[in-house]
Amino acid sequence: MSGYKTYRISELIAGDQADIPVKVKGWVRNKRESKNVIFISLNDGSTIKNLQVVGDPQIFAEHLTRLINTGCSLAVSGNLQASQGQGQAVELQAEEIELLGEADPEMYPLQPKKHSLEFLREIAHLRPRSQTFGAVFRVRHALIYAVHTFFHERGFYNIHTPIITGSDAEGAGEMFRVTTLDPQRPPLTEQSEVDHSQDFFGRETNLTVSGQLEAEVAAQALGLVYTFGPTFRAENSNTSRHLAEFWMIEPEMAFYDLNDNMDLAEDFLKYLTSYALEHCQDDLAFLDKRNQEEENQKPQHLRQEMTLIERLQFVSDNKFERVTYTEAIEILRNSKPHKKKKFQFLIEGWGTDLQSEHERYLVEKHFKKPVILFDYPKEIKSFYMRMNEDGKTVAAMDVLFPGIGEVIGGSQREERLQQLKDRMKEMNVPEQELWWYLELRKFGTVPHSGFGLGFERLVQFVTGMTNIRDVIPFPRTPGNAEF
RNA sequence: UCCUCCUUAGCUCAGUUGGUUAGAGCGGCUGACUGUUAAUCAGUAGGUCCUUGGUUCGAGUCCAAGAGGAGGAGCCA
Repeated sequence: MSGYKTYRISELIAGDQADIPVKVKGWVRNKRESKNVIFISLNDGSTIKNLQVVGDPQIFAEHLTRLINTGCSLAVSGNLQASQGQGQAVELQAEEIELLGEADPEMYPLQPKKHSLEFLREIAHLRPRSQTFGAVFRVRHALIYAVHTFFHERGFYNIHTPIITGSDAEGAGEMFRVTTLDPQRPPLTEQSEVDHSQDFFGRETNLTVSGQLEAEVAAQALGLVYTFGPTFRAENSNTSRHLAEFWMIEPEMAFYDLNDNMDLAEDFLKYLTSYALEHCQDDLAFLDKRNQEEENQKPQHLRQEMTLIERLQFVSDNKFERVTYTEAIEILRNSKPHKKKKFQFLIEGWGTDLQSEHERYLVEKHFKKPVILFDYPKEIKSFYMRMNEDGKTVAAMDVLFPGIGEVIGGSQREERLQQLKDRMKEMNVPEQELWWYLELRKFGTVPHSGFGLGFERLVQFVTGMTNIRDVIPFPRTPGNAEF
């Protein structure tokens, strides 16, 4: 049993080591069998590539080889050698095979055939074993690592903001209640309302919809900070771009104005895409091929002009287009689909929010590159965004990507106490709940900026997966929390 | 939440104007095969036609309600 050193498959398939005794452990993807030779494709999750295990049926008991089926787990020891066949540099000549766990082929759903993403969603506990989801989750990990690396290299500090929050004044969407009160018989006040003073925290609490306000606190002490944590929205959104539980990255920078903010956002997205291009080549090559096959199913006019890898290179190599909201409205008014009345929603004039189709036109047809829109009308943006000199617009910005739309939303924050109070009054945000947020403007206030990036949307863009439920291991959507 | 479409074998789907015993491909199983690459060849099993109710001599097919899924919209990240 000794003499075999254990390796992960990623360490072996390059082919720079051969004629050494090795032991590998993994799951069988496929078995091909003839009278004199058995081939097993073994995968251990370390790479999308499989290690080819070659076995001589004479030296293994038939009851063992019968149990080696798609999905079972094995430990295989033997000699790693140059492959006699095409398609791989090295293969493992098996000397010992240990069956760790069987997988009955009559029952195991993940058989070697094409499966739809919808079907794989129904077996979320097994789908990471498929090629597609293995690739997606490895890329997801690489991007997580790249996020931390990017900020660390630039002197940012990671801040853990609370997941349970006391304020519900942010207006970022419906919230999930957090309570330990008996749902059948909660304590009531004299006005027969639920008495939250008897709740665990002595007040009403919710799951966070954003760590921004807490990140602002940290930025005004540590200078440059970022959060990267789970975020919850109880909206009844049923789209390929929304989750009830998702991960958000929110940098917050003291002494940054809106231009500094846009520069950082652009650098960040370029860094992340080029990091993936450099470090996830095998997985991206697979996803690129998958994506092209998917595109070929579509009618010609709906197909993407660029392949996945071309799109990633395009983002990392080209400067994003920056236009004000006001300029964008002008472009849309002069556009062909507007003049020919092809838009489903008319451009109603300055002051209304842009519809998805308008954003898509700007990104995919007009500029044909990522677009940063900035200086939005104050009416359609949040209370904490800094009022511009014109009194009509705020220093907000959105980064729009082809295919997925808004990937980043950010702003320069209102650092002037009186202006902030005025805005809160206008938008009916209760001052007393955010007293601590206002105190930041009372004591040593500074200009500062930040943005939020929906991590899953980024993973969608980088992997080319069209449904957000396929880029997070356990998606939470309305009516679905099975796994 | 709104609009549109879908639900038939383990999976992906076909199923004609409502008419006898519901089909294919993939996957599984059995066998063959001297090196395969989601192998190849031959054979074979496998069905609550989403659920409930209705129309009809007769419903996978038509109608209604419900459940589940997908795409789009709104909300946003």
